[in-house]
Amino acid sequence: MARGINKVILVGNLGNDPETKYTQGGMAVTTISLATTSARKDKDGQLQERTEWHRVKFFGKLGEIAGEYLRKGSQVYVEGSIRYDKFTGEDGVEKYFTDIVADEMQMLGGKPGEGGGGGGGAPRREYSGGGGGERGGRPAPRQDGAPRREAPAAKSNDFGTDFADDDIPF
Amino acid sequence: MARGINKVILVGNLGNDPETKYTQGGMAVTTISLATTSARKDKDGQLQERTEWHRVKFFGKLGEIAGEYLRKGSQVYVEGSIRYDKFTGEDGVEKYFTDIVADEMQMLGGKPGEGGGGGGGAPRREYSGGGGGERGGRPAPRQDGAPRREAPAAKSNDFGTDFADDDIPF
Amino acid sequence: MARGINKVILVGNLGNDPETKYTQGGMAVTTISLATTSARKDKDGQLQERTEWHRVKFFGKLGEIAGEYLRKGSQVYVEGSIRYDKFTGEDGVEKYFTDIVADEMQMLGGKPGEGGGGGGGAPRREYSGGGGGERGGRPAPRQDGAPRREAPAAKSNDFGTDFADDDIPF
Amino acid sequence: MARGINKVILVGNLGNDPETKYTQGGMAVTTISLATTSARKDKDGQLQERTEWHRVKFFGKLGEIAGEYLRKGSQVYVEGSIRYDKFTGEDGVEKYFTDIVADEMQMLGGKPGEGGGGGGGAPRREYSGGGGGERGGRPAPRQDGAPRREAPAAKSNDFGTDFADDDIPF
DNA sequence: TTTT
DNA sequence: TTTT
Repeated sequence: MARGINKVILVGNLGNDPETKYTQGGMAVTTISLATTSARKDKDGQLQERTEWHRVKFFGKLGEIAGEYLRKGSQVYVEGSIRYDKFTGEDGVEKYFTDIVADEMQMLGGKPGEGGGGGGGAPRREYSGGGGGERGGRPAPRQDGAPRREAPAAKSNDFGTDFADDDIPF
Repeated sequence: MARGINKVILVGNLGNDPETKYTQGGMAVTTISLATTSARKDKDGQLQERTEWHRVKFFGKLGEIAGEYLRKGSQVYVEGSIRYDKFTGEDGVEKYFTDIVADEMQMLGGKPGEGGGGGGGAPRREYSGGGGGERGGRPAPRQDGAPRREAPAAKSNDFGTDFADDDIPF
Repeated sequence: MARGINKVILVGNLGNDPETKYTQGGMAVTTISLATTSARKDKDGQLQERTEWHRVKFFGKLGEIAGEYLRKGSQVYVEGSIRYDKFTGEDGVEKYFTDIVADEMQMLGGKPGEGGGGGGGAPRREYSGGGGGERGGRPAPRQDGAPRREAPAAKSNDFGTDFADDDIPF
Repeated sequence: MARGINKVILVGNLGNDPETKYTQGGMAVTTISLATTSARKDKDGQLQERTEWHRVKFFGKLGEIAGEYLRKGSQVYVEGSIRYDKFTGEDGVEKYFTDIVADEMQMLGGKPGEGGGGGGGAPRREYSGGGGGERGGRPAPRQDGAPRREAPAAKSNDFGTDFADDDIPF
């Protein structure tokens, strides 16, 4: 059966708002771009920073939660596994993709009761967002342009249904 | 400074013998291909296996140890981080690579009384390795074509020297 | 809901055969004692080894698998979380226990061609285990006193039923 | 040498301000109490929350950073290992302690440039803290009662010097 | 108590 | 390409 461990743990910030698509079977597939920055000394003793941008995918219920609560700039803990995919484009050129398939997610920062209190108050962050999607008749949770007060945590155990559909990353 | 966590934990088996190269600065860079297999039920309830092949790189002293003790088929624990690289080939086409940069390694299996014997056969790789000591009277790792009995463990804190040199993955 | 991450990853060897009990509700609870040894240099530059003995608990189906396949000396990967418990003994003295509650397990080692052989030897534990099937014609895990050839991997998502019963660690 | 993996990853909030002591050799030893809360459904399908309080210790430079930047309520990522200790009290009773020995720490929340504006500004959280120590002539970093704007990250590779001294947990 |  |  299973053989081996393939585990990834990330803490980082989203570079953009999440993108949620739905498979034909109706399963949510949310993709985020997550930055982690590390610092090392190079050979000259200079501190070099390097940022990795991870493409993280959330499926099913976890995909819905991620799409609903995460935003550009959000700090998030993600646990999952690495998946390497190869596709041959119409031009015959092979393309390689590396995804982190999340099976646990937890928003960071923002203890409940904190930062928001009553209602209004200034948002702790601005979200000019660039997306503009916030204007329309979107699902409530992100309508106010502010992160949810309660940082949700979620696990995913419901992979598998029509997995094939969401296997195409472009 | 550093911001975020980028951590990978793998347990898998090598698909091939490790490959060790040396930078101009003399640092060992060992690359292995590590398989992790997972099983999920697909939409028909059928058990589907899927194997990921991770390209894992060990630098410095850890690279020497990995090159010396690991072999095709070895089971190993690896801890490290993900690194995404992009290179433009001579044909102008961009190529993407994903590496796991190891900073801890531990060989698995190899209970006492096990493993040895049988095997024999020619060693699959030479290890002139700069040292040359392999020919002399000291223990000659992997000279016998069998996995070492002693599973070594090692950490890496010595990145950085001429990092640029080993940054080219082809 | 959940808030925070409490994750433990262990690779170690069992100091003894596992012990399996059953709750009133019939859920298997298997406990193992798992050794991990680390080495550090002390202030005199001497290499000091130190072994931690982790008490790891497996519940439900995972408990059955762990009880069936693990043995004294087995090397195993365990993923889980830390749980601290306090009990007041009959003498009024408070006792503290720390458990690792496993939610994933994978046996390590056991390359093909390895392990088997020798055979013989008395089994070190009986597994009347409620099933009874071990005596019949089906594969009888651990009956031969040798570690199973197939290293199983298992996840646990079925906590919770009569959790209270197995909460007493003595 | 080393054999096995003993790794703990925690994300949680401090229940109190950190406590920093110094060994005879001058090494900082900072202890925090870190809460992680998980939720499971019990046998009646009711959501049960459970909080674990981890005693996390930071040594050396990491101990100084932790003592300086962490505060009651801070959210933090900690990576380390479990250490079990046993002491016999003057009354002859054995006492058991479980510590998480940190070797990496990263403050969460609070992106730089965020929440704080220029210098002063209102703290995002109140820290009545109970300690009162904030009033006195304390080291600068925590003098203002507000968390540092830049969440520091730090690793520890400098264990070992007079380790014996800090081995007494009371 | 394991393992190397 | 490994392993079970």
